[in-house]
Amino acid sequence: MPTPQLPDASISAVERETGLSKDTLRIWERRYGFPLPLRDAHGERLYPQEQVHKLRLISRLLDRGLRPSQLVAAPLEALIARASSDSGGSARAPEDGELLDTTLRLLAAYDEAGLRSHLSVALQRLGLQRFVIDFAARMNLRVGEAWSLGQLSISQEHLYTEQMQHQLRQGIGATYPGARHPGVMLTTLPGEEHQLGLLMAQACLAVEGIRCVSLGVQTPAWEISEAAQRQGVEVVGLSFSEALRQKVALQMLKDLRARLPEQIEIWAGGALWARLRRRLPGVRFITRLDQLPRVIADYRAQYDTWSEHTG
Amino acid sequence: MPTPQLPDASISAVERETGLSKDTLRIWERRYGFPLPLRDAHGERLYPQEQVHKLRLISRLLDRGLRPSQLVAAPLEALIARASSDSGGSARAPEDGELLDTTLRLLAAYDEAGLRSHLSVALQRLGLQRFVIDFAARMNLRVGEAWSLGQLSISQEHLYTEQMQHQLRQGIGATYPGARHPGVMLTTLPGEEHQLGLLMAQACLAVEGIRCVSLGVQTPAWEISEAAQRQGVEVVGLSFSEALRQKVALQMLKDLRARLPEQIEIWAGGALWARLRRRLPGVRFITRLDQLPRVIADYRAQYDTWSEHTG
DNA sequence: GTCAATTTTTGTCCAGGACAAACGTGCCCA
DNA sequence: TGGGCACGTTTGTCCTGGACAAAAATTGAC
Repeated sequence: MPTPQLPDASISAVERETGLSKDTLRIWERRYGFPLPLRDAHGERLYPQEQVHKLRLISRLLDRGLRPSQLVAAPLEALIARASSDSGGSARAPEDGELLDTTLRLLAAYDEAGLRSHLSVALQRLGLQRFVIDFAARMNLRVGEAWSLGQLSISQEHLYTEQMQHQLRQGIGATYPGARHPGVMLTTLPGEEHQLGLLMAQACLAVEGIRCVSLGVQTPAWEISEAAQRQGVEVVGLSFSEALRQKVALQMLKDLRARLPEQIEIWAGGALWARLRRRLPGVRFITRLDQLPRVIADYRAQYDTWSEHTG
Repeated sequence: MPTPQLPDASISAVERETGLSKDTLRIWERRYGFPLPLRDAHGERLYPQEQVHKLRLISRLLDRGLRPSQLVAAPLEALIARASSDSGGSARAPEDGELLDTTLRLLAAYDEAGLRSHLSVALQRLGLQRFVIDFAARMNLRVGEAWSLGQLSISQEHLYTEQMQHQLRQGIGATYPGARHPGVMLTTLPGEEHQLGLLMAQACLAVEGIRCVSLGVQTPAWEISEAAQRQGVEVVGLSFSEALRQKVALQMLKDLRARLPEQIEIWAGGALWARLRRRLPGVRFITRLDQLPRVIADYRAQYDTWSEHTG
């Protein structure tokens, strides 16, 4: 990969790129001797790209539940071995991946027009629900994988995101606005700027005929709480990508839970929660979109029972 | 509003909610004597909601360019006065704003369904070009104004953005992919996360029949450069909202200009440039979308002359 | 008025100490 | 086998207070 030479990064740049706090970076240096950044003329840390890269890798492995002591001091090769053994190890059959492969090929070739028409055809052929659950969800994984392997550049990933977003909105726009229960407000918490997960959820809700209000990304907790109450929704749906740290996300979820009235449920979606250990009272975790219909059915069963008794 | 009684917030919680870094919070306390949090049994800061609220207000005012020294030490009432007085001053004529007023009214009422249908009707009636130039552009201003006057909440602004984005994408999706010159690649630079300007530009380009590739928001300069050359576009279009600092933006523009081959033009759009003094060689500034057709015509005239002589 | 130089303001960085919450381990008991 | 409890270890966040660079405001010269 002919990457142009990037300058060394400041500590706040590294914090932004890896999600590791400045404090953490400094204390690792003190305790484990890594990262060991250069210093500028003024004694401030300058992290070479090589170290940033390793930190990114470590950060990802941490999210899988590995301990820092085993990672931070380890040589790069050991980390790569771990990274690939752990996730790629789940030897998946190539499955019916023709749609996926074609998409990836168009993307690799920077073929924007081809991509647009390909996705559009896929949407028409599969219908919105299967487009989202069977295709888009898997495609996101493939693209993320290809990116982390260096097979796709950032701009290609952006191109993909943009086109996919376009198709999803086309699909959602074509559905008739629903009115069924539960009324859902969709958004993401501050720091989570990925729209795709949100749109995929919105599509799944739309095909269920649900009344669904999306606020887009990054709504502060107190705003979510106020808006949910004023709109009279029954569920607040939040999307989380793996870019966010689970710990941070949990903290924000707890905070939101404390602000919302009890009778409003929180549905927290995204692959981020796949490795979650603890539960959180009053929050429903949805790790895969294909679980959504089940969750909705559960809610409706409960709601119907409730309204039978009281209405 | 029956807000549940919230516990005092830790410093990291305040950082999350106000966007002010821990360092900033601590140094304000040292310098200005505010915020002055309680301490828990272990000496750690605990911010009462009242202080958090004031910090949020300060944070907003800072974004408008006010200085911390005048805000942090000031009493709450003075801040509130400032917040309301500062922006409302530019008493402008109401102009032919029926569409605008209705939109604002629906937004104020949190009427999502009404908003959706209203915008959709407006798009159908005006057509994509006039929808963007005559309506969306003005509406954005109105919404921003209403927000800064405290008439709209963040969540209402999000609701507006989301719905508008939806309509724009519907409109763009309905246009036939163009192939006319110049080929344009659209994106924003890192730090600029507003999509709406980008989509409005994309719509204007689409109705001109232009081949237009959007990479979405926040593409690093080196990626833009590489992608532009691989895609063979003739123009890189960038959108800038007023959220970005002009100085920072200019610096990034210069950097991008240095990376791009000379024959690829840069078109920099957005209200941010309205107060620009200096010019930047090789960069065309477009402060209002209605100038875009003219710029395109200029380019084509130039291009045609050029291709007559060489082709 | 415009531009450059200077002063003030302001946020980020640093070091190194402290500690609580999370985590792992070993043990007991059902 | 598995669930609960006590114990040591790991780990991230918080603390203080000093320093300084970048940004903004001010001054001064032309």
